Amino acid sequence: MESEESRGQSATPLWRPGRRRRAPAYDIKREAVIATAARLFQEKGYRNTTLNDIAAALNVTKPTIYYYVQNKDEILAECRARVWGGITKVIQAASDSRKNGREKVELFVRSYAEAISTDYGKCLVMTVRDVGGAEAELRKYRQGLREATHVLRDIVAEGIRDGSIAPCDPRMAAFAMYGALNWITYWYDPDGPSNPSEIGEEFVRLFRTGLKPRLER
Amino acid sequence: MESEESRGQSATPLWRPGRRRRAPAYDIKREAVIATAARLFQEKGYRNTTLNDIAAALNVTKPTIYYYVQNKDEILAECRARVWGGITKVIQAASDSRKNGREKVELFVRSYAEAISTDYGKCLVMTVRDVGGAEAELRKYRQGLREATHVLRDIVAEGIRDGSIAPCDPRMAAFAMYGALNWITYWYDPDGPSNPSEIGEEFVRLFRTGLKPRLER
DNA sequence: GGAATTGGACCGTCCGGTCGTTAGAATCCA
DNA sequence: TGGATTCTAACGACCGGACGGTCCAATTCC
Repeated sequence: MESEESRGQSATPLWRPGRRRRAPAYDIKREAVIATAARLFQEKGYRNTTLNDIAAALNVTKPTIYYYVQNKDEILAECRARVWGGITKVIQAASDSRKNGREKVELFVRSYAEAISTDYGKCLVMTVRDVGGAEAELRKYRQGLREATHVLRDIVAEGIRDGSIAPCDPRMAAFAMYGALNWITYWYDPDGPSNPSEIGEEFVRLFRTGLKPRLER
Repeated sequence: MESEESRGQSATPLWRPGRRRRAPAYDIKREAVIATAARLFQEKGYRNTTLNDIAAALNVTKPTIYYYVQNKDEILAECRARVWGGITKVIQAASDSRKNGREKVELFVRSYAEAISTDYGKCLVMTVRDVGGAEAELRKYRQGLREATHVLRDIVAEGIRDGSIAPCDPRMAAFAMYGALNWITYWYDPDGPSNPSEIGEEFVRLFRTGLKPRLER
């Protein structure tokens, strides 16, 4: 199989390159497989969701899944990749922007809240703790989340230096905010009363001024 | 076999009942099984930890585990029960105390941080999301955590009424703080630089006054 | 008509759980 | 006191079911 493919790519193409061999619905169907799997993973966990579950939810049988995907791990990898793109953008945007530290933090909070509030986000947070998928992949995402916390910590520290944030332990502040954000995946319900942007906004307010009433005017 | 036993129980007991031979190490060993399992569950997840893993960590074989425990689910149940006691005490203490709303919140944060920072705590948080153990048990603890959030929300609302907390959305504030607390289980390392009580203290400070510098004196 | 799709049946493995057995310590009794 | 008895604690081997994954034939559709 491997040699066939590489031969096809190099000298005498067994299959003409430009010739579309798959129906246009292929990509859509593949996407449906991944989206459905993400929903189930997020509801029941990776290990507790069988390929038959996914197939049943799509009204097909297991071999059909395998027509669109190599194996179960690949499905999870796709789910994670989908949310990870959003998260790296959040990190980039927050750290590159020309703002003071506190504004960067608030941008981070707002946009992370939106990025994580999806089935893919729930899926990532869930499977990064409990094992899921290949070991190397898992480590990559664990490392990724850790780096996200570090970025948050660093922009908190920046805010302390530039005076926009009151002196505190940047590491703890980052952990607290990051935890609040990731925990959204445990309770957020798309059909519930508040949407991700409102959640982010309310979190920003809390982290900015705290619970205690301010006397200042 | 049955008739022998019933005969033995009724008229002339062939074996005196109640004559329990002592097994002093039994309880200790059972505890070791549960503690070891908790450590492994917390590291690798419930489903990803096999009974052979637990046995190997104790230098015994699988049937030995079954000498101390009915089945795998029971181990998880024991782990959860061990942390749940602490959590209910936190809830009780926080809501019953004669303090204003904000002080109650701060008590909750401090003591919850300590209660959750154990292998058992990590185990609970981990397995309450992904499935683990009997379905009914799982629902019970999910419900329990939800109630904990509600208590937190209610004492925030109380604080708003008594003026110790600035007006805000109590539900969101509760979710944020509760998330920060539960997320401790994702990153806390007993060998790390800060202990649970310091973590709780720093969280309290953040939630009380927020990041923004206060001008008031 | 041939490639794109799909399903029925099947395989191998892993894992929770069980069975029968046993070494040896503790206890009992002649 | 020493042999017979009984119980603890542990193990090796095995079972059955679930689940990821595969084969191949059937079917559908451009």
